[in-house]
Amino acid sequence: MQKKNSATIYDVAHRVGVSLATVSRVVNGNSNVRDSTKRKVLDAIEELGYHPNAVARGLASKKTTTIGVVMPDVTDVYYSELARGIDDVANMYHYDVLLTNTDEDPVRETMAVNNLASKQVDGIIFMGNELDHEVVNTISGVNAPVVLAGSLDSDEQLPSVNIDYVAAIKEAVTAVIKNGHNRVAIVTGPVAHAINGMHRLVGYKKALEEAQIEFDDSLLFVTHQDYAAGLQVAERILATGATAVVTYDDEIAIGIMNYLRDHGKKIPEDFEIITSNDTKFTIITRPQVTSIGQPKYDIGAVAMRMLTKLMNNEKIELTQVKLPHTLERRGTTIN
Amino acid sequence: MQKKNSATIYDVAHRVGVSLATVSRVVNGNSNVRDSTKRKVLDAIEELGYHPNAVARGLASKKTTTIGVVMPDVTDVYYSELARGIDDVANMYHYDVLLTNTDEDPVRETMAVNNLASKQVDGIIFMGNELDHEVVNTISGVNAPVVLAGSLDSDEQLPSVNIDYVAAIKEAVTAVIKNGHNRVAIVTGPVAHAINGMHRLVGYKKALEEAQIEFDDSLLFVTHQDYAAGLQVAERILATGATAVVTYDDEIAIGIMNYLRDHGKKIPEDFEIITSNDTKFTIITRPQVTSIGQPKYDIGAVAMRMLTKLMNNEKIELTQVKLPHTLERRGTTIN
DNA sequence: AATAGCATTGTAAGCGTTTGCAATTTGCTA
DNA sequence: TAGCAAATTGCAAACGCTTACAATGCTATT
Repeated sequence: MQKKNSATIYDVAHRVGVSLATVSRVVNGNSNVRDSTKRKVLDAIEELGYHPNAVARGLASKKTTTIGVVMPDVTDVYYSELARGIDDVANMYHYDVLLTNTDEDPVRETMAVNNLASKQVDGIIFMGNELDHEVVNTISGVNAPVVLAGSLDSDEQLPSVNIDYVAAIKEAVTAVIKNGHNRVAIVTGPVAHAINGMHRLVGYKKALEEAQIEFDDSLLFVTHQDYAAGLQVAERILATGATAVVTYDDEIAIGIMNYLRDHGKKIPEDFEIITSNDTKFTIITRPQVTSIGQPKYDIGAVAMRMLTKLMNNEKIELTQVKLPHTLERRGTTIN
Repeated sequence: MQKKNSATIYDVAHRVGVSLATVSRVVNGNSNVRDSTKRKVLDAIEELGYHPNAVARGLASKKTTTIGVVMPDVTDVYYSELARGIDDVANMYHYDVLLTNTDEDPVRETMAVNNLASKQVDGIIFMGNELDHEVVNTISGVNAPVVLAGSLDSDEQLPSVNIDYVAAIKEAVTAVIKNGHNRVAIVTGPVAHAINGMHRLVGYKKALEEAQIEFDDSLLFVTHQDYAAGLQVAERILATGATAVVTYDDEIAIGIMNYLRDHGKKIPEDFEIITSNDTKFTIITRPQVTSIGQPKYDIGAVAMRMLTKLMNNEKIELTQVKLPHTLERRGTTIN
């Protein structure tokens, strides 16, 4: 049980008989301080159990060594993987992370961003599909660099790290088409969101086009992302005569799979499924779920790395980073 | 795009022609300010786009309205559920959350706590099984209240919120015993950790004792918590002749289940499985996994609520909270 | 109309650091 | 040993806000 009222920089300065400035310098490993005095200061710090007050530091230096992370939901395995990547490199660069859940609510998203700004964070990583004008506006108005992770604004003007969604979805769809399916359903989030309407759906259509299959919008399903949604949409998908589906969320995919199997369908013989996030969920089920492979951890890590550069005023060569994706072929597709 | 160099309280005061104190008062919704001046101040704030600088506020008031959360891994579904509960009630009380991952490494845990202290957080929620003396020491040395969530120190001196692990495990074990098993394996984490050695294992032994079954330590398995561990330990469990298992982690349980099924065992007819965390994992598999039901979100929420009281110097009647648990009977047990 | 007493507002001293600039030392050179 | 540049240090002003305490403005009472 250490003493409660912790020592200040003044105490150690006084103890050693030097000025505040000197102590500050050694604490910051800064500039040139004679070795002998540095040692004395260090000793005093040790003895007094001095710990710099980060708040005071922040006020004086205008740097908080804290970044903000705004995300839909920590509980979502996809985003939490990104968060982990972010956190690890944040720590690597000695930043702390202020975390905010928004549930994709634009109101809460703008509130979160504003709140982080008032907390004087040095930078922000933003995750969330719904980047409407309001949100983009407040983001660009903030006096700190922001980078999007696993997210896109429609104008693609904000720095971001993603995979190439149109290519990825196109590959997935093409894969099932090659396996002989010509009625393949797709389930995404609201088409109004850029990531859906301008990327996933585009990839889907490109694959169809390349296979000379006409787009049938009855095969497009929009749901929110959870297991129950998968269970529910499955029946409707079946009704369309589709024999394969590409989903944007693993829980949905598994919901579909379980529903179909419960209704006598054999997976993958009768019906193929490909999902997008490659979370742990896809591994623990039987059969395991074929998925687009995303470097989730890396998306977070790279985004954070990019943010450090931005915070450091370094020039960024490329602000729209696309990380490589794969197609993890598993049990819900023939091959 | 708002102006970059944001207005300060001084600007507002100057604009309206009042003192800093007055502006501060209206910003803090504080004490008595004449309605007319309040309105003028509010208008000026609006026009100038003034946002209080939380850092300066923190320095002056010695309150940061920020709490620290230290947890093993955001990516872990169990803990992220707790985190969500914490975050929600934190927001409800207008606290922000500084998140730190420790991977259960005591060194990182103490570093995290110290770091949070230097950031002047108003309180800390700590999660992690390994509460060794070092960690407990630095925790109690910190100048801010700390409460454990889903975690226990061996002396149970730190405020905490949990379920009654011994009762819960005892029920689970008893359940399979009642289903006719007399060789039931148990897999936990390191027995040196209080939560395992002093709770889970005790519950297990109590169940055996009540059923007059002798404890056989070859039925005790210690693993870390992931799917691969489950896959690996399954074979060893089988070798002991056990016909049922109670695990402390859902991924392990599913690993065991998948291994056994791949090796011709019928679940639950040939082998019963009960796990402990009742995460989404237990729902999406077929069969679904029987589990102890934990109010994970609530554990986090209640812990955070408790912390607000502590930060507010309110007296706490009960510091060792045990929330009710259930037994969610699903497909990996006969009933 | 004077005054007690409350409501409202202002003053100014912190809060614990950082940091530009000035002052002092030190080490060398000649 | 004087003289000068470089290396160390100290000074003191910020940083943007909170908050005792003091000062002033009111109201109502007599």
